Amino acid sequence: MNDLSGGLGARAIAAREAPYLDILNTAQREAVEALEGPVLMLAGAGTGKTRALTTRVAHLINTGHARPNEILAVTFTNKAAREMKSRVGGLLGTVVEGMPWLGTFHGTSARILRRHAELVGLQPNFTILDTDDQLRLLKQVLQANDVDTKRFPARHLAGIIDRWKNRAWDPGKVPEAEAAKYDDRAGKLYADYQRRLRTLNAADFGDLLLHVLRILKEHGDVLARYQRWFRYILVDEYQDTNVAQYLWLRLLASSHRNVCCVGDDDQSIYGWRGAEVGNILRFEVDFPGARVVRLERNYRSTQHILSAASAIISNNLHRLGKTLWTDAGDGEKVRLIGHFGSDDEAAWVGDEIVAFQDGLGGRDGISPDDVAVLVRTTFQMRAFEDRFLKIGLPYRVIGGPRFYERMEVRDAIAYLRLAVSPEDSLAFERIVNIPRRGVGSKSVRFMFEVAREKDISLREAARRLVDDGAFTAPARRALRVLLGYIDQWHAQTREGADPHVILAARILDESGYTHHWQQSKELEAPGRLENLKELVKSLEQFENLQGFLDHVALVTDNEQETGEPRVSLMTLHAAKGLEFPVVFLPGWEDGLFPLQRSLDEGGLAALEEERRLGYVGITRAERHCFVSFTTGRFVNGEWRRGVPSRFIDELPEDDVEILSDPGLYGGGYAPTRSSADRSSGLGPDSSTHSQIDTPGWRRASERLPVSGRPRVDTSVSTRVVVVDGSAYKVGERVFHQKFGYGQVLVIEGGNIRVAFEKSSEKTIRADYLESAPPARP
DNA sequence: CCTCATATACTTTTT
DNA sequence: GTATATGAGG
Repeated sequence: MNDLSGGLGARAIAAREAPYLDILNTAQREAVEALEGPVLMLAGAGTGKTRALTTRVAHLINTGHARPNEILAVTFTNKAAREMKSRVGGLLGTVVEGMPWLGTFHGTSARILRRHAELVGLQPNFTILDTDDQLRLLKQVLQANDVDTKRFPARHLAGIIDRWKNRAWDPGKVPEAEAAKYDDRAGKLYADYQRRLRTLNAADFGDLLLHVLRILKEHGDVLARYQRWFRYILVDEYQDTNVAQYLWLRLLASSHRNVCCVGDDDQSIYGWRGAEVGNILRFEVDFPGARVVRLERNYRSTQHILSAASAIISNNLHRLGKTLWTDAGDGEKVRLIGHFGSDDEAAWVGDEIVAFQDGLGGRDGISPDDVAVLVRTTFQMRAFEDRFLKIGLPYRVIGGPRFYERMEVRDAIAYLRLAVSPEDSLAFERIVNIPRRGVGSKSVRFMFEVAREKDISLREAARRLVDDGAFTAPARRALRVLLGYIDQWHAQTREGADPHVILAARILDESGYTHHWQQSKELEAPGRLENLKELVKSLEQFENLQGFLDHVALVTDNEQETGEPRVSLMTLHAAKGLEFPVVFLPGWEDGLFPLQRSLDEGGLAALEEERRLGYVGITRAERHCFVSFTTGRFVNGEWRRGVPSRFIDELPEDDVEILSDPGLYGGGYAPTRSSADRSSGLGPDSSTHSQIDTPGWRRASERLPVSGRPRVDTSVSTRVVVVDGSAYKVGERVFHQKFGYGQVLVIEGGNIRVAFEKSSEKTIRADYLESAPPARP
């Protein structure tokens, strides 16, 4: 079994005193000390979940129940895994040489799969495809099936396949009722795609889990080994697990049932990605006799913030229910303010942050590090970035574009991938003509055809064609050289004669890639060379190229260099698990938050998920929480009016302080308050209170003219969609600004397929359409 | 074979 | 408004 130890030597740990237990509250302590048997820890926001979880790990090790490498701990994100690692280390005092089996579902799966790849028809050096590769491959599959990628985009197919994989459905195992929801070619395309993946010796994200699942199901001996090896299993964010992950866990835990799942149904925000809240709701059925521990004491936020969050979430019907409490005192109320556009909103947030920094308005000086701006969608970030840049406020975007996504880095990685797995056709395709080798699209297409026909890799196809004397002479010569190098590099990765860092540098040199940028006159060329250097240097942290490539494929978060304090800017999703003294929640407008698009897709369930997002947002705040909305904003270069979010209606008056002039809600005049006014205007304001007392938010927002936003009834009719009180029906005549008049063909949620009279058939979002009188004969 | 211009969609969230 | 994709022209 030593092959599972991840290089960690056996280590006998004698039971010692456990001082770390003393700082836990009763519930936490119960969850930590119940080491044997199934435990479900229902941990509300800010209730010390991570503390309980990490203490439990430390306790397992410290009491000699398990060695660090015998504990399987799975998290949802890399960030969480890192956090757990460092905190367990801190608790144990001694530096435990890591926990090899603490990681994300995907990372852990990849690790297991590398050991047993052959059982599912892969070689151990299989490539993990990132989203980009996946899309390119899907596009090829679509084209090979003569599907018009305009009408059936690769993204769409990716979404379907993803959904199916989340539920652990192999091709051919997709239930008919499910398959019927989509284009009837989807099933075959899925099967083709899987076939291609196998040919390419590649796995996508979903495959990592599914392949392991299949191995565990079909090979009892392998399953038994892992069951024996992983003596204790811990799962973080259990509410986020999908069916495939659930099955994966249940198999591994089924023998000893020493499984501890931690989660909060109120923070389930990944339903759209296949997460099944049902998993957490069903835990006691799956593991009879499970001990359920509720962590309800909140250590993070003050009372007003907690009450506001609780009030919002209480509108959800489907929840286990928890009552969070705190003795941190009332604190500040949640502040609510409206603006006239995203720029105003961003300007106001910027000013507030500066005021905080300077300790104005009776506030302590607060560092930008303590402030977060949490948005619903990424496009909202732009206004804030622009503004922060303008006023010189340092910020960091969490989850923004990543190092590994830069073009030159991806190119370089493609070369490394080819060295590790020469059959990686997607990598081959990427670099076959970079730097330019005179191999143009015509040659590439030729190779593709042969590869597909013979079901071989691109590199193999290229080799045969070169041998047969195909291509132009220069292309042939260049390809021969490239193919020779690939063989050579691959051999060298296996020999391991040179350290992988040296080898990588040589690959980039011999391929001519470094030279390509050295020669380039592009403005960014020096920067790109710099990035390549950084890339090679970062290889030092890994044991070998394979390890590095897995990391690149699986680790998508970018911890920014620390340094000067910065405001954090991120989506609500990215904020889960984080906390900040000051939190801004902009863009609370119906349509944006809750997001119309998700409502269109998911109806009432989606509305509840949006509400949970709001709950997550508010509960990130420790002391100051600001909610804001605008009366309109530019979307797609078009001005759109906005109505305060229905979630604003759900905020209890007692916990909210209104900073806006009442006029904003009636859609009337513009309040022109200077930023000085605003930052000092934190006290109660009688005129605004009368506003909320009498008409109420609901009526205020109902009064507002609603234009341009489809108010789709969530009971979801597919035949009628209502916009501004006007209904569209199939067959009706409509008007579009750009395409003119047309006839409604199909209605899919907020999208309408229209046959235009002077243009082609197009799917248009309902809010771009207007009703038109029937055409006169 | 590459660059430029035009058209078109696209804005949910991510391992 | 912006990013991407495709097609025409150099």
